[in-house]
Amino acid sequence: MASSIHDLARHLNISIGTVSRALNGRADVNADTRQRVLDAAKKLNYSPNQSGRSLRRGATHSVAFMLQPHPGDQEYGEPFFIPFLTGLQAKLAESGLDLIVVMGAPGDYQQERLRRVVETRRADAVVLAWTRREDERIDYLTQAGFPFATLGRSRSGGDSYPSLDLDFEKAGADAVDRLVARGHRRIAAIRPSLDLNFGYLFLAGYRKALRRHGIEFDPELIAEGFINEAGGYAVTPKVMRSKDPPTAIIFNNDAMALGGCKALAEAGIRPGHDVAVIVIVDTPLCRYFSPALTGFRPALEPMGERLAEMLLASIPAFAGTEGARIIREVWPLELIARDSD
Amino acid sequence: MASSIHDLARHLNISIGTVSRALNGRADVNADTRQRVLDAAKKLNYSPNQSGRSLRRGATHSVAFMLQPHPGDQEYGEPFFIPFLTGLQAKLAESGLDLIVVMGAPGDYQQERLRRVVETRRADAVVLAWTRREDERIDYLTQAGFPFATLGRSRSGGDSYPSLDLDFEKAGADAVDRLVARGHRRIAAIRPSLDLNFGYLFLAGYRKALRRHGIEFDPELIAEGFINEAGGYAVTPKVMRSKDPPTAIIFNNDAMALGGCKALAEAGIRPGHDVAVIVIVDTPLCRYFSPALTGFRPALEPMGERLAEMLLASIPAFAGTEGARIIREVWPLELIARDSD
DNA sequence: ACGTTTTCCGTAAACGTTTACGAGAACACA
DNA sequence: TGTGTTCTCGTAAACGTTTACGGAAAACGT
Repeated sequence: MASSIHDLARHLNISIGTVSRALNGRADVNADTRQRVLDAAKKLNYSPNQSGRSLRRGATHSVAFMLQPHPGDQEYGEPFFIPFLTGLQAKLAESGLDLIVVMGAPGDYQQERLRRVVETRRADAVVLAWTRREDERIDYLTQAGFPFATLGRSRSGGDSYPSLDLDFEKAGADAVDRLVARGHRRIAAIRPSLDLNFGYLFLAGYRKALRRHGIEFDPELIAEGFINEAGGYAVTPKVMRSKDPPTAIIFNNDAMALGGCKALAEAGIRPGHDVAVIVIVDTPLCRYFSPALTGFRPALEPMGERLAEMLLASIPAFAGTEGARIIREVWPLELIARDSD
Repeated sequence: MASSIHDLARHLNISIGTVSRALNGRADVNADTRQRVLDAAKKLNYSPNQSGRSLRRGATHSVAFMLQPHPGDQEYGEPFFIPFLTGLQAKLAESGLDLIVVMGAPGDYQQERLRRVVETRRADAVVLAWTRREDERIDYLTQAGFPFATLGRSRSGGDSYPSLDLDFEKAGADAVDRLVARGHRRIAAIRPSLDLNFGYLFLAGYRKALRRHGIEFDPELIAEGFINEAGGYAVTPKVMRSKDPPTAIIFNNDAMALGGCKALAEAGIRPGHDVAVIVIVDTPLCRYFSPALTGFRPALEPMGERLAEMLLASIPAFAGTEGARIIREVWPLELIARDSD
């Protein structure tokens, strides 16, 4: 079934070395024979065995993205990543790299899966998401000397790897500014664990802006939940039970906001009327909610493309003559004003 | 850096053959030496090179899932698949198989990517989703003799491959039954292209139930849109503009329903009050919407596990002594009654 | 003590590539 | 004609495994 380079060689009555050279575009092969090889390859439907090639070259020509059902997030998935992956895939393909997505089991935070990918050399590089403030995966990879890039920053690993993150700190501050400008003084924040770096950054921006406006930070207006609908649903009532309830709520992502709005509705509080709502990481979901949620929209597909470029530039084998460069970028979040605040 | 089987052998002063046999649990190796090999492997942090192993064995020990941003669905992703993949991954891992998710570019319906996976032998089997009524991917795979399984049925390929599907026909009929029992006679259906098999099945069930209740089928109450929020948003107004507007709407999935409800709200029509809403493929999104949407919930994670079993059973190399069996199953959809109908 | 079986291990080939090396042929130039 | 250069290709080794084969040593049975 599977035709190998030997079949091609036999068919053309030339050596496998020549076939390989012809296929790989090397200079030392006659233009005529090259053409014959190419024709035969098409005719016999030949394509190189990936294992054989990887083994010889010592590279798999593929990049792994570690996708993980977030802890506590058994039921709902991560639409967030799809456009990102689309961009990543497209850019990698331009360099002849395949993107493979490795599913982690829920809960183990990928350590085990990651080791497996690295140690069995299934990919030449990996891309991490859901970066934590202190991230053992990053420590592991830097220590192992394995190429990687991250979607999101971390304090781990120093500046030794490329990373692309969103400016959650500024978004948190901008959200507060906007709400204050609209007359709000009691502003709640619903966020995930501070381990997750974007939760940490968001809160930092929130507090900074509060301080700037001379508003005292009130721990009662902060609640921590799982970063999904159930999390938002569970913890939003907490901040509403404050002695001096908030008139506005900032949610750290769309799923939390949906769950939170549900809880509000059940308590007879109308989001957008009785309490203002802003979402930090907005997806199309927010747009189609009623009321349409004001939020900060990330440019996910361009981010995927950019991170691919950054990863490639950091790998000596790919960087070419210019040498490897570590690039780190923080992209702005664009505010989309809608009806909920 | 990477320690090979040769390093192990040299370190222990035995041959690589013995090391390999020890590692692979073959019988013809002394219990004592085996232990020494295992210890050394742990100490030297050895794990076999995947490319070398695949090359020799002629198998990659991995299964590919073809994930694709749906045509027209650039912005929003597919949360639907995450729990399914979790189950699939877990079950495959039990048999020592890796799951890799291959991203397709939007639009090309995967044909090209699929060829690539098959021809370069990157995986031993593939899993397909979004099955169409006539599915060229299935034709290609059966013709190539490549093992695969599908989430969803198709008319292509006969009974030559395992498939697991949901009973969309029954769900469509059940939805109609339920609405009729609640006094509705004008029931609209918002569905995707009939190419997509589940859209076809849904409509068949819908029509059958209508006939059973003696209600005439009205094409004005059917609308076709992209299977996402934008699709639902775009086409729902169409059915509402009917001369005799519907008092109930069945949406083919949650995303369409969200978009549809948005459109209704903007027209001053309250879902759950002014018009009843039922969703065929329900996700947690429906639960956290206001009003909470009545829908049919699939058991995604168990489905993933089951499809993995079915796939494994169909591959002679894995089926063991019992021989390969092709299993096809259709699972029921469980109605979750909530507030929208 | 001797033949037979069992246990254990080393040798070497094979999987499908890529590539360093060298050789023959053609060509150029004097 | 001789020498050097350029084209083109074949040979063979190497990547890291697994495994068929055979043989030495040990264990067993009489």
